Amino acid sequence: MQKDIDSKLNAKNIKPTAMRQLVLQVLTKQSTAISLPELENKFEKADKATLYRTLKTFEKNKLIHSIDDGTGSIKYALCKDSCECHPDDLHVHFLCTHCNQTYCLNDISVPNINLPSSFSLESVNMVVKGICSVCSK
Amino acid sequence: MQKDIDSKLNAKNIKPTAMRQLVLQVLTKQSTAISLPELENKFEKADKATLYRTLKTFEKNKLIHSIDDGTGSIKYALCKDSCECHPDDLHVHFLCTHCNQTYCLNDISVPNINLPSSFSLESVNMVVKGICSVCSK
DNA sequence: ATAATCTTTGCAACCCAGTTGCATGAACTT
DNA sequence: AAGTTCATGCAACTGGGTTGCAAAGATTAT
Repeated sequence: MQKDIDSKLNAKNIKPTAMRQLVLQVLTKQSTAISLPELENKFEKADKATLYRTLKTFEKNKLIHSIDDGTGSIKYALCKDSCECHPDDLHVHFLCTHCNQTYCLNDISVPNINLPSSFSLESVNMVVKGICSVCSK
Repeated sequence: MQKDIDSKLNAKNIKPTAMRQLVLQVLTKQSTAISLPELENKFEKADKATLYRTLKTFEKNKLIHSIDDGTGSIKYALCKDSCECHPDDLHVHFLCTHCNQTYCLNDISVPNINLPSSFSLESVNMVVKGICSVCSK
């Protein structure tokens, strides 16, 4: 368990400090993406700036990816092991307008778009809004 | 010209005040989407709150639609006359990472997504990032 | 082991887009 | 003309994100 955490960090060349272990633990437990303010609430006492920088480090090293779901706060979720965050790796995200949870639809990759000529593509953000399976019961 | 502005406002049941005429004029001239701070800069002296509420009114009455392109400020662009902002009306947006302009790709509608069972769809936000035709010259 | 260096953390302060309360002013109703 | 409704302008606040800086911890060289 703890070993898993450390090896994941090592695999992405991130020094396994106590803080980072804790944050990764939280992220691993999560089934949905989490925002910085939400992450803050998971800890009794934790510094926003430290958590912020931890997430940034994770993102830079492609351990997590960020999702702008339009709620006003950026959310983060673990990348798949193989993920390089290239356009080909991109999947669709789903925001439930009822519970405000954001899901990675890992199995649904972002469809191809034929851009007008002389527009070049770097990345795509695709967020579907609706009601999730939990809330639609 | 001025007649056009007023009839557009009337068509969407928006009382044509001086402020609203001015804002709609700016929006009409724009070929790309514009944010509240950007809109502010188009005027010598204008109140942020008033512009904010003007945009909200326009949006509520489906004269404009909002785009969250991930830059941190929401942008607004005119709707097509027939637009009802339903999922079927949705088009792809393009953010140029060089000039920071956001384009409505009106001709490119958002592709259909097959959501997992018991997920329901309300709307979709799809933003493609890359280099626009102006900047790629 | 000790000193020098680099990295991480914690606190505070700041930035900025968005938003709201409230009082004034304009337009419309009776 | 008085009363009502709606729009505007100012100020203040919120909240997420971000940065500066100094202390604490880890790493490397001496």
